[in-house]
Amino acid sequence: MLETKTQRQSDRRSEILDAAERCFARAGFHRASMQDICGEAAMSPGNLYRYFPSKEALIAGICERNRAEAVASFVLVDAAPEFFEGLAGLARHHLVDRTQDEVALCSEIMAESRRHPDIAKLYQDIEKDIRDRIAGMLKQAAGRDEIRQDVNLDAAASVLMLLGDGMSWRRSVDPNFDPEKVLPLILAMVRGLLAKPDDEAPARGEKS
Amino acid sequence: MLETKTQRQSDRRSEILDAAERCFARAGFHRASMQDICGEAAMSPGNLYRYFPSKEALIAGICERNRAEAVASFVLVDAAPEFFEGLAGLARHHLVDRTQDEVALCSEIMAESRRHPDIAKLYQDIEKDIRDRIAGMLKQAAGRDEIRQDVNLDAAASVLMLLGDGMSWRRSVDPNFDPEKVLPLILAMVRGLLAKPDDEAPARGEKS
DNA sequence: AAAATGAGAATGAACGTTCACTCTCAATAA
DNA sequence: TTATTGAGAGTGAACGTTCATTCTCATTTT
Repeated sequence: MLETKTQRQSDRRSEILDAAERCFARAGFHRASMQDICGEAAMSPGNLYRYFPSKEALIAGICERNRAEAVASFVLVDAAPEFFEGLAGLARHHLVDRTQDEVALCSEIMAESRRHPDIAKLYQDIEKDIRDRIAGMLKQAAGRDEIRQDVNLDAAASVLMLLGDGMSWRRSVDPNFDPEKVLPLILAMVRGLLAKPDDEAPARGEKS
Repeated sequence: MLETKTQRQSDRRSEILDAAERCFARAGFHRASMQDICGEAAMSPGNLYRYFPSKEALIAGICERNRAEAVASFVLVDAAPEFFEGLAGLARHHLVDRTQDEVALCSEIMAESRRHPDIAKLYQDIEKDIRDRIAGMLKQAAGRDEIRQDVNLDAAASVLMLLGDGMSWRRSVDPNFDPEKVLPLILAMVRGLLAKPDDEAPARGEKS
C-alpha cells in the first residue's frame, strides 16, 4: 500500500522527466519554458512543482537518468569476447542507435554544463564515471594483451571520449551526417592506434 | 572624410562585437543580457542599438567574423610543403593556440544553431565553407599522390571535422583536457587512415 | 542650425515560481 | 447504507523579476 504510493510518485516523476526531455531536446534548456513542459506533461505548473522544486531540478534529474543509462551500456563491452568487438558495439549503441532527440539532449547538457555550476558538477561526475569505465576497459584489454602495451592509456581514453563527442556533435549539428558511413573509418583509425602491429588488419583468422 | 566616418562606425561595431564575445563566452547567449554587453562595451543600450538592430544581429556578426577567420586560416595548409605538415599546423592553430574563450564561443554557436533557425543557416554556411576547404585540401593531396587513392574523401572530411569538434568540446567541457597531449595521437591516427602504406611511419627522409 | 552621437529611464512581454483554491476518493462515523 | 471527514493530487491566475527593445532628451560635431 505504501509502496504503491511511492511507486506512483516515482512513475509520475518519470513521466514528467520524459516530457521535459522532449521539450529540452526540441528547444534547449532556456527556450523551453515551464509552461511548455507543463503542457507536454498535461499537468498544471502548481502540480508539477510538487514533484520537482525547480527547473534546474528537472535538468539534474535528466542528467541522472542519462548517467545511469550510459554506465549500464558498458556491459556491452564486458560481454564481448574481444576488445575491438566490444568497442564497436559500444560505439554503435551510443552513436548510431540513439535517437536524434537523445543526442540533442546530450549536446544540450554539455552546453549547459559550461555555465551552470551545479550542472557542471553533475556532468563532470558523469564524465568521470564514463572515463573510469573506458580506462578500465583499456586496462583490461592491455592485461589480456589485446592491444599494444606501449600506448598511453590515459591519452587513449581521451581520444575515445573525444571521438564520441565529435560524432555526437556532428549528428546534432549536421543534417547530412551519416554515422553509418563514418563509423567504420573511425573504428579502423582506433584499431590503427591501439591494435598490436601484427593483427592491425581486421584479420579473419584469429590465431595469427 | 566620408571614409573616416564609415571607418569609425565600423570600428565601433567591432568594439561592440568584442565586448559581446567576452560576455557570450562567459555566460552563453541566453544568460548574457544586453545590459551586460552594454556594460562591457561601456555604452548605453540606446546607443548600442544604433549599431546593431537586435541581440541576434550581434550573434550573427560574431559568426561572420569567426567564419572569415576560420576560412583565412586555411592558408596554413596551402603554404605547407607537405600535406600532413599543413594539417598539423591547421590543427594546432585551431585546437591548441585558440584561447579558452574562443573555443567556448564556438561551442556556444554550435549549441545555439541547433535551435535558432537563422543562426542555423549561418552556421551551416560556415560549415559548408570549411568542409569545402577540407575537401579541396584532401583532393589536392590525393592529386599530388600524398595520400592513399582508395579513401573516400567525403567520409574523410567528415572524420576530420568530427575530430575538430571533438577536441573543441573536450577543451571547453573538461578542465583537465590537455590538447598538447592528445594532438600527437590524433595526428598519428589520421596518418594511419590517410597515408600511403609505405610512408605511414613519420619518415625523416623525404624522398622515399 | 542641423545632424549625428550618446545616455538612461521607460515599456511591455515572458519567465519561473507561488498561492489559494478545487476535486477525488478512500477511510471512518452515523 | 449513507454522511462526514481528511489527505493529497491537481488547477490556473497572479507575482516579482528579468530581459530585449524603444523613447525622450542632452551633448557634441559639422
